[in-house]
Amino acid sequence: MRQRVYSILQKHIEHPVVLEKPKERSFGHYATPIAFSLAKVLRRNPMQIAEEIAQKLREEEMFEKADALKGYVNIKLSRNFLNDYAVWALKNEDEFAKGDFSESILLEFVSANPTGPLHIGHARGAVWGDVLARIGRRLGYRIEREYYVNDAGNQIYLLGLSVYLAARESVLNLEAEWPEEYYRGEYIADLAEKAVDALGAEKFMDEAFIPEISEWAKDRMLELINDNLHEVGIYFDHYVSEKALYEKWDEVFTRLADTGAVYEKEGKWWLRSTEHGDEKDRVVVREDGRPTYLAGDIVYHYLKFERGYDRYINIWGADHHGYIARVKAAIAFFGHDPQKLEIILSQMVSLLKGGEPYKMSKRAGNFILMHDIVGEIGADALRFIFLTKKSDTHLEFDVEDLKREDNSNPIYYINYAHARVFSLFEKAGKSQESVFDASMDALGEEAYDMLFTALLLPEVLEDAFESRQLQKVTEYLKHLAGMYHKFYYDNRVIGTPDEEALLKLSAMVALSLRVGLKMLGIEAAKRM
RNA sequence: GACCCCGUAGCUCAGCCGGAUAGAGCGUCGGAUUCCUAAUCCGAAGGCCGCGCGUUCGAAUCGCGCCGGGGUCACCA
Repeated sequence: MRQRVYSILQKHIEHPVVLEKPKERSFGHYATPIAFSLAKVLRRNPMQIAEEIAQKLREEEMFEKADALKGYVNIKLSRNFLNDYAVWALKNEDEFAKGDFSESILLEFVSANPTGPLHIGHARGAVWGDVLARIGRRLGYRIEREYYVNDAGNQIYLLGLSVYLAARESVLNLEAEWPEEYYRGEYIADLAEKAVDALGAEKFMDEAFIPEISEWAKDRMLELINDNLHEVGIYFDHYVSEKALYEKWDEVFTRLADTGAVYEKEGKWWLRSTEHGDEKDRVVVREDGRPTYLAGDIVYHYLKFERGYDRYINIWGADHHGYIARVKAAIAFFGHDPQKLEIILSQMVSLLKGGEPYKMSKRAGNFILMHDIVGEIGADALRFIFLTKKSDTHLEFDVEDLKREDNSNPIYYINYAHARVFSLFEKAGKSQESVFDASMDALGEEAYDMLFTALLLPEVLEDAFESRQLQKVTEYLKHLAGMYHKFYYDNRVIGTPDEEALLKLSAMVALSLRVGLKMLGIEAAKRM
């Protein structure tokens, strides 16, 4: 809708137009302050300019009204237009809110180390990435989801060591000398038990077997992580192993050396990342010849760009923000455009339970497990809460609030509105299809206002995706559900002369709620 | 010290590519049910938009400087 209004305005005004929401809906559906900026250029009174523009717009069929008010031009869409659009949407649910974007995007998210189950912080990035992908795909973007598996390095060894020691101590009753750093938590004990069964007790007699145990444990952890993700409906298209990337390291390193991107100092190899805006150069190869973690990321991003996507999006924990500059620097050294890589940061999550800080269980290794929270509030509520705020701001929420069954729980509130529509159709004994062509001419302003709001979904999704502000979708759904609840309270539907028209309107609202929720990975309730 | 995020109603937060009277939910107080789900709705109270300066017709929004809170500053991943 917005697009069409925009192009009509553009036709009449040879100037970039800003299109916005009017302060009050009674003013119209769209508004533009264009007269103010034109006034400057033309050195004329904005009120007059606004009036002239409004006059031209009045001739457009798509508009019912175009008024100049205090310099603003307010536009109201015609009922015919709204009705036609709604009928089309109702008959083409799968097409509604689709876009014609076609950029290919590689979206990397979660990428948690396979050394333990996912915790609540991971969950935020996971949900965020998943929903970004869902919306993007609806809009036409070709998005693939990728998980970068950090299966190399010290933390994997530590995982194996932890399992090795736990097995010795608790399963085999042998002595175990615990180092300062190791993984703890119930899952390690579980792993230890299973490891003895799977690998045989003899593997726990000699530290030389730890790498083998590590490898085995890492695979189990990846399974566990995937179970955690599947529980909330998140699936990946690709998994990329860090370990496998190091096979390409020599080749990539040679390339870097050839372009002068790295230099040797103090026996180590450094990336000249300061040349591309980093605050200092970074070590990529240690004195003993082992590449650093950054080396893996360099290879990874080198290969990513070789794969030829139009855009790359990474969702990282906010604690990685210092990492952005060096990775982008590496990309620049390969002659690629670092702008094609976009990093979305996912900030910390704090949990409350009944107003008190959520107790971290020792059992879980002093983390709040995603699995536990899903068990407590369900996948839908978990998804929803993460989507009510920008990803790069701290989020605090109380799990008790999300367990309540009233309007303090937004997911409940929205589902209830959706279910009410289905209940109406059931009570009326009619199918939704049977009212699609009913006339809505007799309906009043409020009804058309709600119809318009329901039809905003496509532009809400587009705006949310483009600005990477997914909370716009949850805000919208809450708003639309609220409108419907009020409408439902104010209007008797069944048995009135306008029954079919009101049912049709309800069906349209339900459609937007349903498609909107679907974009969030939530299935709308038809009955409650 | 540097960098990132945040500071808006008692609480949790929207609004922030400058625009019309600053919003929502919770909480508090008051009200609505002979009728399709009261799992809902309506109303009230509650605001130096952290502070200051600047930019301009216009600043919660942009810039600079403070103050306060959180995070990060690895040759760990």
